[in-house]
Parts: sequence; structure tokens; C-alpha cells
Amino acid sequence: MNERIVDLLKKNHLSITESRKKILSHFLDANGALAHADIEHKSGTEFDRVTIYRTLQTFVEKGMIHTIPTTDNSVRYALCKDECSAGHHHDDHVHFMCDECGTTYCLDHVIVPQVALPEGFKAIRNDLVVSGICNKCS
Amino acid sequence: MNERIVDLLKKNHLSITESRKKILSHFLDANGALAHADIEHKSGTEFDRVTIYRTLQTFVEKGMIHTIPTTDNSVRYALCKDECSAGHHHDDHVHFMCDECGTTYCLDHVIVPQVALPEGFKAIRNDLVVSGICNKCS
DNA sequence: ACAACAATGCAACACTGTTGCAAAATTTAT
DNA sequence: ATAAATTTTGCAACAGTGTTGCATTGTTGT
Repeated sequence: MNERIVDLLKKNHLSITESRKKILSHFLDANGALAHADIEHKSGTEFDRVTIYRTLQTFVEKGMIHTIPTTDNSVRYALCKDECSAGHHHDDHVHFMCDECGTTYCLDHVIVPQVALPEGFKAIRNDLVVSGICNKCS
Repeated sequence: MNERIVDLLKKNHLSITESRKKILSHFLDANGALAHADIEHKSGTEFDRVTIYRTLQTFVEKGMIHTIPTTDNSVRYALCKDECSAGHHHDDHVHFMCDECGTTYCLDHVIVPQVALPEGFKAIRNDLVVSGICNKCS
């Protein structure tokens, strides 16, 4: 497990530090997406708030995680699957937010259908956020 | 114009106040979605920040405006078209964010195709956020 | 015009996110 | 293995965002 984490960091030319290993492991453990606050709670006082912010920023820049659009004002992050991190990043994402438990799932294998836009609009990225009841709450 | 605003407020059983009329007119004037900060800048020091927050909250509760999910952490609001405010609110929204000018458009007439979800997931609401270049920037 | 009610402004607060800089840890080269 | 170079971290300070309680003001219905 620790192997995989170190490999991921090395692959992205990042120094191997305690905070990065721990934060990355939180993402691997979580079945859903995480907000900054979630990581802060999971980590306790182990790391500074700023470190978490900077680590998340770094991970996003390296394409290891991505942000998820939400209807409320919370910013959530989810691990990118291999297709993302391999540079061959696809620009379509489907996410599912459970109204009951609040968990956010990253549905990588669901395909976003292209929609017809008005004249002059050029689509580059499609983010579909589906809300409802997840498989654990139904 | 003022007629229409007063009617809208009356229809939703809200008191007719200066702040509500002004904020509502900002939405009618704007071709795109507005963030709280936009309204604050447009209004200057005319109203208190808190009043704007509470007014937006009220409008959302009454179904006059709706929030738009964004990839960054900004919360934006857009006017609901007649279908929304008439109570017969449809739960699918398509929004377009221009990477160039940042304007957010509410594309009410674009239909969101239903996607196939994994077993046990029940979709209630679909929010599609398309990013790219808008008709003014292309 | 008046009473009942609703909305506003103010102050205070908690949370979120960013920046600069010195100290500590990691990596690279010797 | 050790030292230099680089990167990352923690701290402090700050700006922005959003919420709540309460007294004051404005709006509504009679």
C-alpha cells in the first residue's frame, strides 16, 4: 500500500513527505470525494492547514486529483483514475452526490453524452453532477 | 419593467422592498449568472452585505433563482425561467461557463440526456456544467 | 393611521483560502 | 556518508465569505 503511494508521488516528480503520503492515503481509503475540511479532521493536528491546502493544490496541478463542481459552496476533490494521471486526461466527468448521506462518488465509467449547444458555443469540458440516492442509502 | 419586478415579488408573497427590487433587476439585466460579490459591487454601499445574502437565500427558497455548480469555489445564481417559478420546476439544468470571459449562461432549452448509473443509484437531479468558449468570445 | 409583522443594518463571529518568510526536511551531488 | 542546493513545512498575518442575534426601521393589512 505504502509502495503504491510512494510510486505515485515519484511518478509525478514530488518529494516524498509525510503529509503527502498521509493525504494521498486518505484519498485511497475514501470511497468518495473529500473536502479540505474532511482531510483536516482526519489528520487532526498532524499537519498545518496551509500544508493541506498546498498539498491539494499540488495534487491538482499534477493531475492526481481533480475538483468536483457542487451546488453548495463546498470544494471537493477526488482521485483521478489511471486514464487521468497518465496525461491522457479525458475532459468529461460524472459525479454523484447522495442527498441522504452526502457522499460524492466519482463515476469514471459513465459516459457523458454530448449535448447540442446554441450557435457559437464550443464545448471543451463536460461536468455532469447527478444528485439523488446512492446504492448504500437506497 | 418595475411592474414585472413587483409582480414577481407579489407572486412569491414577499414584501416589496428597495433591496429586493434592485437585486432582482440586476438579475433581469444580466445576461449571465451572478455571484454574491457581483451584486455587492453593482449595488455599492447601498445595501448591507448581510441583506444581499438574506435576499439571495429568500429568492432561492422561493424558487425565483437557483444556484449553479461550478468547478472553482464560487457560488453563482441565475434567474429561473417561467417553468421553474411556476412550481412545475424541472430538475435538470445545463449551464455554460466561458473559459475566456468567465460568464456563466443558463441554457434552459438544452435537454440533459439521462445517463445510465450503476446498480442502486437513483438520479433525482441532473446538473450539467459545460465549459468552453461562448458565442461572444469565439 | 395604527398595530402586527417582516426586513434591514450593525456588530460580532466562524470558516475558508492565500501569501511571505524563516525553519526544517528532502533531494542531489560530492 | 556528508554537505550543499532545493523543496516543503509551519507560523503569523491577512482578505474574503457566509452566518447569527438583536435593536431599529420599513412594509402590510385592517
